[in-house]
Amino acid sequence: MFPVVLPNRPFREPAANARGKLLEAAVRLVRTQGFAATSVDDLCREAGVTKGAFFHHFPSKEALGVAAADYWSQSTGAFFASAPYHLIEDPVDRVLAYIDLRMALIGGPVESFTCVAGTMVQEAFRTSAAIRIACETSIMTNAAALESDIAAAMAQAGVTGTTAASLARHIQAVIQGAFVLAKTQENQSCADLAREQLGHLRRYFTMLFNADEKEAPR
Amino acid sequence: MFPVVLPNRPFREPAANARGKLLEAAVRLVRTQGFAATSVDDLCREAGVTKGAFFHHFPSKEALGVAAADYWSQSTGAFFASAPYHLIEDPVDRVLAYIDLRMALIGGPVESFTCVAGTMVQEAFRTSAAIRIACETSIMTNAAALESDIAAAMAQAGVTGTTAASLARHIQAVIQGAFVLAKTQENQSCADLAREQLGHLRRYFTMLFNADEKEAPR
DNA sequence: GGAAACATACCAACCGGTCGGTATGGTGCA
DNA sequence: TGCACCATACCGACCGGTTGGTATGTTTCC
Repeated sequence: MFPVVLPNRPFREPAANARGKLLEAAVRLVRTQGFAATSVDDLCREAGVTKGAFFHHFPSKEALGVAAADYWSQSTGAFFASAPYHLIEDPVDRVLAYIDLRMALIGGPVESFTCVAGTMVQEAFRTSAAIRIACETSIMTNAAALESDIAAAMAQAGVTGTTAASLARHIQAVIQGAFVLAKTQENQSCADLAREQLGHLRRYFTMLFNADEKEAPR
Repeated sequence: MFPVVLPNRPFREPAANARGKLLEAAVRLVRTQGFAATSVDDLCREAGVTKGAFFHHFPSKEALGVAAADYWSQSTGAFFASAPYHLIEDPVDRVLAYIDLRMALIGGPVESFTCVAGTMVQEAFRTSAAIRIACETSIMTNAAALESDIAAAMAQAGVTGTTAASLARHIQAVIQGAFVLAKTQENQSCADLAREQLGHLRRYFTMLFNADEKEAPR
């Protein structure tokens, strides 16, 4: 149905300059260790650059965190914006296809499919307002991109009692929760547990959007 | 319906000895700063004990993390086990009442209602297997405590296509995801956003358990 | 040549953890 | 009763290494 999307395969081109290498290193290290446990030296080593390069491009470690969240937001946003599921005509199917796509992206080691923003905001929400806001923007922008499809699906199915924005946020919440639960597992089970959660999300949406069909012929 | 459960009010007695004080300090600091960003000195200052006391009771910071997860698991487990919602006869209502209770516990600053295990596992899943397992136990034990109620509700409503264990895990996933999203918000909105997610979870369960009534008279 | 893009060397503060020592209270025995 | 003995609880100075960050080159490219 879709071109195969390999999980764990980064969909970003290798960065040439130090700034890009540091952002890529930040994505990898934050995903595996978290932000606080990742030192500037770690980042430089992983990126293959020196500390001078780091502080040339970023005034502080916190600024790197903000930039990493923005970088993450932009690259994932572009990926989902260009995903072919948008071509599906029926809005309900389109929303479900988004969930299926998120499910297909889950695989391999847990740090290969988890979310940088979700990981970072857990640690930094109180210590760094800048990072918190950058993560908020990342997650909420991701949610907002789904609103129009969800609104169309709701209108078609006659769903009431909630809003498209709220449902879009819930998708993000379930995804983030799936990642947290996945991190409690040993290697092999991570992806299964995460996919299970998206399965329930899919079922919720299926029931919501089919409520019309089930209740109409009474 | 229930005796009022004040959110943000710890339901644990103040600890007398250094060990207990350190565990309480760990709960507070890990919730607000995360595990890695919390130093041993921070913990000692917050607990009002010295470093000597710390390493008398815990062989390492990692061991404190494990103990904190166990402590968290035990105290929350006891709280939910003794909650009066268990008295409700109808199993479907009982499951929904658990969700309502979780919803009622959300309020005040975000670090007063979030989960220690969920926060800690995000940072430590790769760096410390011991902490990862302690957090897994905490979350999965919490989930397992719901299984019998959910199984009874499923049997009564004739729900198929999933298992009680899977649904119990999903409750935990949505709660964890709600916490992550809440942390992206400024003070006032945190609780609202978290409650919104539990609202969707409640709707999912309501639809699941009423599926019987809707589909039977065809 | 001059600014941007890096590299090297270095710093003070802080990190987790160690260590010698003390205060206290229980136990066994004369 | 009283005292030697000892385990537990706790103290705070201290250690080597690491931290985020800086100051000062050197190279690269327009």
